[in-house]
Amino acid sequence: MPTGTRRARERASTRERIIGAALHVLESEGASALTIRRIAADVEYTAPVVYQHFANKDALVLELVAHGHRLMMAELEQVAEEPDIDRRMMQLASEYVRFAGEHPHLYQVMNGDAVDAEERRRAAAPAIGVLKELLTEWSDTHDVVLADFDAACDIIWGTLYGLASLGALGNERARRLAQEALRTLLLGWRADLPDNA
Amino acid sequence: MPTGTRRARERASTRERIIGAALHVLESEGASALTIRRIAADVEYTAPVVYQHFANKDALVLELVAHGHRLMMAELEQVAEEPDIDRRMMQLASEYVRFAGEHPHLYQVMNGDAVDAEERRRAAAPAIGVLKELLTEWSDTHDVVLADFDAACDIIWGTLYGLASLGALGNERARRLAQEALRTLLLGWRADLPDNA
DNA sequence: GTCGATTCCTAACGTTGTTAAGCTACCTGT
DNA sequence: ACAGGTAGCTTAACAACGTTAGGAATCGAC
Repeated sequence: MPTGTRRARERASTRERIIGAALHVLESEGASALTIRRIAADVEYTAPVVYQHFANKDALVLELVAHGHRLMMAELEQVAEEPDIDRRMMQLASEYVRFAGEHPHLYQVMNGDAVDAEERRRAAAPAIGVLKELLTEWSDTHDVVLADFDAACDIIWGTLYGLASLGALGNERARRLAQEALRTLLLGWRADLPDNA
Repeated sequence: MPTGTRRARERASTRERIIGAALHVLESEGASALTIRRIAADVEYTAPVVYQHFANKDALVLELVAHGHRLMMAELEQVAEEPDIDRRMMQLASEYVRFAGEHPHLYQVMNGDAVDAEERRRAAAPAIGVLKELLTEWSDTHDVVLADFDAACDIIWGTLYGLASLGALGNERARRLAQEALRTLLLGWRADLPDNA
């Protein structure tokens, strides 16, 4: 049945077009403009068609969140080109905040309360993985043994998130702050070799 | 005209009751339950009455945000009892995160996108002021000259915000992480006396 | 060619924020 | 004490939202 596969292709295609339209609306006009009817209109359909591809709006938004994380991952992995681990750390901070600044609405949805905390953490897992690799290499390189590796990861992740979210201070400044924060944290951990509670 | 003042008193009273009801709904059932009709019903009125006291829902929410910040300020100022500045810093981190954990919905609204970034920063100004005082005293005590005081403040503030928002990790853990993060940041700045870009 | 399934649209429901119109009671001036 | 204006409150409604039901049309298979 060759036609069966074509229908399936078309179905998948409109599904992708819906996601693409939603992404475009979100990035260009913000979350308040992201309505089912608006998305449907942008792909030249009516609202109910969207529900043939997604159970509800949250499911569609979840797809946008996943897309956003893939996008961020791609940018974060770019830092692998830098050979120096310390500079790579600084670039990670910079790129993370840059992403938040260049995709403010998408970033907001990725970290907002539209999706619950657990699924958000699952979506962010790959990006956190990148951080974990870097931090492992960093501690190896500098012969630093973190008292609690996961805690250090979460602290860095939380710090980057916090500073990126304080977007009101402007993206360039936020980038500098994130770098300074990460630099200081790492410096603190290096100076902390003796004891620790 | 004694009655005029009574009417004014009644007006102010119902205004406060509306805020109180809104706060109760928000804290007990979350932002999605915070509807005008629901608030009005809780003070035994109908929806349009709310609009005689607030221009729109955002204005009412803004009042809740202000209330939340006053509440947080009150808890943050409690740390003044601790004489040791380092311990006071740790308590600040702990109390900040505790507040976020004890008033999750209120905290969310205080830092969410319901109110724009500038007004949010204005509302948070007093709390940031507390941090500034503490950081000033800390740097004086330890003879540390921060290369950029405001940057250090924003970094701490952003870090606390980020870790408090990662509430998925449980409040006690988030508190420990916030303390560890702040401790490490301060340690890093102390170890950073020489040069700095 | 006919039957069945898929696809799409129109229409509608319930809920949201918000506004307009009207009723009722009180407050005030004479 | 009574008439008149005003303040407070309600009902009704609007537009827009997410979401669902039902029917029309189109397409594929025998």
